[in-house]
Amino acid sequence: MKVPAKTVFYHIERTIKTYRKFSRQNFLKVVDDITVDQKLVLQYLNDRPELSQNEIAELVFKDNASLTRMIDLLVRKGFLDRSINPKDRRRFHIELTPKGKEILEKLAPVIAENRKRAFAGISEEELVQLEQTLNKIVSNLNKA
Amino acid sequence: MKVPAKTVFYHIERTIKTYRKFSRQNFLKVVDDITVDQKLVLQYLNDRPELSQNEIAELVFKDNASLTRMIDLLVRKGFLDRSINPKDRRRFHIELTPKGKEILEKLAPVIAENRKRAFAGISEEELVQLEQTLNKIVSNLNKA
DNA sequence: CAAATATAATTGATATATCAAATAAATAAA
DNA sequence: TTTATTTATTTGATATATCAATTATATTTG
Repeated sequence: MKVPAKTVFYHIERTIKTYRKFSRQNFLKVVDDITVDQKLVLQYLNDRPELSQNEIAELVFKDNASLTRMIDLLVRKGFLDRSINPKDRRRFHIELTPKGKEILEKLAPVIAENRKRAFAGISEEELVQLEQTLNKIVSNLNKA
Repeated sequence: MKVPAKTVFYHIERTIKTYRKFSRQNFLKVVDDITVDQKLVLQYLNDRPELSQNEIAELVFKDNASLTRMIDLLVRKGFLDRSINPKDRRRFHIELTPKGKEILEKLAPVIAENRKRAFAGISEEELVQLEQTLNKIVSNLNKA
């Protein structure tokens, strides 16, 4: 029997790209001027304001440099406020503006609906299995 | 029981990013000056030279605009030749240079090894299951 | 404490992502 | 066959990805 191994990453890539496009379109029905990744960064900053930019970057699988620029933009757009952190002047204190919090509220039901749509007809066991297989792959790759 | 649904895309994203980084590093041991995506485009152009840029773009989940720029760069780097296609002057005839073919040959064993590493200890059934679940998600999302 | 080292974030350069608009050539319709 | 429409690709603008180098502040060492 043939192993479909050569195309597994193709399927993973396709899934993530399809979901991004789907999310983006649904976001646009409710708000404009925000991307899926920007929303994710806002969400982390909202839920865990103690995180440094580097820590957030790691959580969203981005480079520090990218995070710096995303945060710049989110500040320019009025979603975030950035001020000096007196405890450690290398870091910043970053928090959501009311506009930032508002957009998260507007998007919350959209995200929930997106996930519901994505996983319709897929059992919990199947999702757990998916996650476990992905974790195996990641841990294989991290075994230097 | 808790559904881990809220983090499934996190895991998918993490897997693809981890694999990209892993591949990039292994590519660099053998060749330089080529990225994972550039290699993928070269591979398609090599295997199916009749494909248009738009068709390739779709296969690699990229925008036409991105493909144009990637191909420009691959031509500049000497991996591709681009000439006018007399059958349809809107399209181009694109083919690999000897240098382009050579780099694919050098990378072939690296790709094979990457996949072997990624899927070590994962059964065929499990990979088939992974693919099926991902396909369900994609088809859910495409159901307008 | 002063010097060396480490950490957090930024900047620069180049490539890619995304969307909209523009070209150019091919095909269909009047 | 002229006009309208479609198709293939490119270009422009802005944002993000990646890597290397830099800046500023903290921490560790001698």
